[in-house]
Amino acid sequence: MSGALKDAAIRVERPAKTLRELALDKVREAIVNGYFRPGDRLVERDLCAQLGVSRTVVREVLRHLESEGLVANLPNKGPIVAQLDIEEAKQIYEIRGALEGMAARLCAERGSPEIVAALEESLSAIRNSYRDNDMAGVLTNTSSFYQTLFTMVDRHVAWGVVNLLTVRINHLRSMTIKTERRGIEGPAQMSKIVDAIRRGDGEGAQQAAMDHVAAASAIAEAVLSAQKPAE
Amino acid sequence: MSGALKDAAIRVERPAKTLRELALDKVREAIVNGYFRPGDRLVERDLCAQLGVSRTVVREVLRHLESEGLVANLPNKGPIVAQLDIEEAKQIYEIRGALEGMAARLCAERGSPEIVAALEESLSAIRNSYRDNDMAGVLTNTSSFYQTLFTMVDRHVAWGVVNLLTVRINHLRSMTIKTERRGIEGPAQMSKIVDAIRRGDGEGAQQAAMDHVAAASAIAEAVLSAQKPAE
DNA sequence: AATCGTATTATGGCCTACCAAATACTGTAG
DNA sequence: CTACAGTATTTGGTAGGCCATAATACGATT
Repeated sequence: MSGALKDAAIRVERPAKTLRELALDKVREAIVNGYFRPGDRLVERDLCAQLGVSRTVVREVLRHLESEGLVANLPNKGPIVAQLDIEEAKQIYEIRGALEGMAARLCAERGSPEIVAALEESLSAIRNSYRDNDMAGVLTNTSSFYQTLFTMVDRHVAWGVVNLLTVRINHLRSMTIKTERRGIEGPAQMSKIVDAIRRGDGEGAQQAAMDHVAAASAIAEAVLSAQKPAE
Repeated sequence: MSGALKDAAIRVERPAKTLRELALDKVREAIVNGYFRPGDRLVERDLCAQLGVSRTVVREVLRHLESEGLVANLPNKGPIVAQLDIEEAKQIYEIRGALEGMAARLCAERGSPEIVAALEESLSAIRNSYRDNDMAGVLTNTSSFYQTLFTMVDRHVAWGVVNLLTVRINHLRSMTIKTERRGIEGPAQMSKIVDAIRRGDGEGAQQAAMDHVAAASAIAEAVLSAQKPAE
């Protein structure tokens, strides 16, 4: 977060990731992309074996994921992959709407052409990913679209919050984007955001961003309630 | 966060807090109320001695606080108490404005008299605390005012986010409320929120909530920039 | 005396091993 | 078939040790 930015150019890029961080990423990955399913128990010693690290590391990783909301800890029973209920998911989408709306408004009010250019680049990357049926790419590029929205107006904290919340609904995201017509409507809605920003229309940008999230939320709700009874 | 709410009434309030949780609260407390100052190093083995727990527990606690943003981890140097720069504080206030504004609007749109009653109770508690010069009470009751705002419309996730962010600026909060005239203006602004909610004026409630946070932010900024050069 | 290596220390990162207590499982006696 | 005792599993927590790195102190060399 903080630090001397001017040194960044010369600083040797050391991948000095600690074992802990590597393990954290691995487990988070495993949860996010469904290798561990919601409700699965995460037995410490099993994880040790699978990751090839000690309990110390595994425990710290579990603690971290717990505070991220990705794992829940049943007292005396141990950690499980957090289930996300429909109510919580809706709230997360709502928060994203509020924050992304705020960011979009700020972008519009700044009125800088670079922002528009950067957003359009992300947007066309999304369209390409849809065309190539590259769903992982859609997710990545959608993230970078929103990251641009936040970081271009220096809202790193808000971006962090959105990011944190997003991992919890990640598998929902990957289901919503596969929905019929989402490949058309999604980019169209995002395009409206960009248009409003280009016009310098803060109110419109905010509304467009909120609409986009609301649409995603509606799809997610439909997907979730259609799938819950099946299990 | 999740869990069977209907059992909550009967469940015996077990203090079955794990040692880890106790230690976590202690250290967080210590940071929030200034026993550990920003920039202070948090040496694992020292903390073990002070808390009377093992390194495992201390490390898990540090990890947790790190993900809360209260502790920063310098590579190869270890954890320190996070410094909050003015820019970050402003962003936190801004996010609170967005979320509390959202909650206020929802409260207004719901139009339930119980909400108004609960808010007024908190508000008068705040006034009493100010009158008695009980600053800790002001903080507590202000928190519960906002908690009401969020939980009366079942926005537990958003409340969690606000709470998480708030601990990071806690000492700022305790400085802003001591400011001249804050004892008058603060409650007056919050009263406007309640009034708008009573009228069912969503837009007004949102605006009033955002104004209140904005005022706090302005004071915090003044306090911070007045204090930074002094150090 | 200034500088350049070299020990020492402090500390984090990581590991193994151990114990106690709670929980889940299992097999047997009545 | 049930009740109960015993056993395995697993978490929560402790103890202590090893290694790598960074900083500091110290000594040697020019």
